Amino acid sequence: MNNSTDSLTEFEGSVLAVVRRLGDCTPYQVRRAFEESPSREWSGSSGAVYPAIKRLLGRGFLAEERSAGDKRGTKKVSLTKTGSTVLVGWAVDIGMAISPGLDPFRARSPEWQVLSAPRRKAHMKKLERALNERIAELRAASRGENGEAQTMLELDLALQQSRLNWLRKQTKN
Amino acid sequence: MNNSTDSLTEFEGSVLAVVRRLGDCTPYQVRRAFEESPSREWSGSSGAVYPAIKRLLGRGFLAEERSAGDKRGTKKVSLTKTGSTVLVGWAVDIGMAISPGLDPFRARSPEWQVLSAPRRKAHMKKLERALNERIAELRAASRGENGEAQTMLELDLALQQSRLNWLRKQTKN
DNA sequence: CAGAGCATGTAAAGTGTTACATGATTTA
DNA sequence: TAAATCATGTAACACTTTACATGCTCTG
Repeated sequence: MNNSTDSLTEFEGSVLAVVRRLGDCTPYQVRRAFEESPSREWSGSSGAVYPAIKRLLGRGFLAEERSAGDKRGTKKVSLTKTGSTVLVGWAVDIGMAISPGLDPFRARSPEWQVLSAPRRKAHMKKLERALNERIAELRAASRGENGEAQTMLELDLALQQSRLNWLRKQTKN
Repeated sequence: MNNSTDSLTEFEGSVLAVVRRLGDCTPYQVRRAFEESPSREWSGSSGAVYPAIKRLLGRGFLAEERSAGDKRGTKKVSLTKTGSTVLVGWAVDIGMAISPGLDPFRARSPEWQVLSAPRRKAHMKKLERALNERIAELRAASRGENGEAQTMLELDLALQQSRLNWLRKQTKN
């Protein structure tokens, strides 16, 4: 497996992407980036991040450099030229990009249809409220950002809005 | 872990949901349902499905019944009353429902911004074409379905369209 | 009757989560 | 100087994938 001709997993690709966005950074910063992301799927646990970075170092996609003057053994990792190329290859994979991914909303939606009418209505109302709150949060966050950070916020926003639109169409019937 | 007070993982919840949708069915049918789903995250491998069903049987969420007259040892599983309750509990979890999940499109999008202008343009064009194709497919599939099967197709459609809209807004700039 | 598909399941390998362990650095 | 945060990492456990293994049933 561990040769450079092999492709990246979603997690490994995401790690490289974080390093690219942050520039030279510590594994700890990568970890924090995952912790702070809204996705609940990856917790950014040290047991996931450190081994992943070790793998990417081993495959030559990342390079490591010890920070002088810090006695914690703090390291900085950076994208190598190979790593950059591989990251681009991962990013331009059309088939993966247009896959729906793991969507907890879509996975649950058919179950809502079979709830009793009053329970369904109550749930839909709760969902709508929660979505509106989240949309407001994302809009506020988006105003404070620009460039690449904004890109992901805008897509998150678009997703939540498409969910809200779908929900409204459902409640009409 | 394995007691009924514990909640379901995304995969286990999805398995129960498949059983609910299909009605009494064989584990093999559950496996096929995952294989046929557009998500690339769960392959529906036997090494995932059979053990998961075993767990759900052990926790009393599914019941098992041997099909008479079939010498393959074909079994049918069905949702128990407890299983139904637990599935509903999983389905109405608002926090999970509005989480963005794992979105390969969103994960890759910031990387597209840093491609060279001609490469970015070419990629965006490819993406747009692929999304349009997928949308056409989903529309066709949606016409052939009704009820619950349509629900997920519509959400998939809404997702792909929100991606397309986002893409078009990007290419304008 | 041969081949495709149905049907069940396990073993090894890889990876993510949780929990633990350690210590340095910054901040109040 | 005490507490919070930075920073690295491992071990046990659980779960998914890949690959393998077995045999039945239907269709041409």
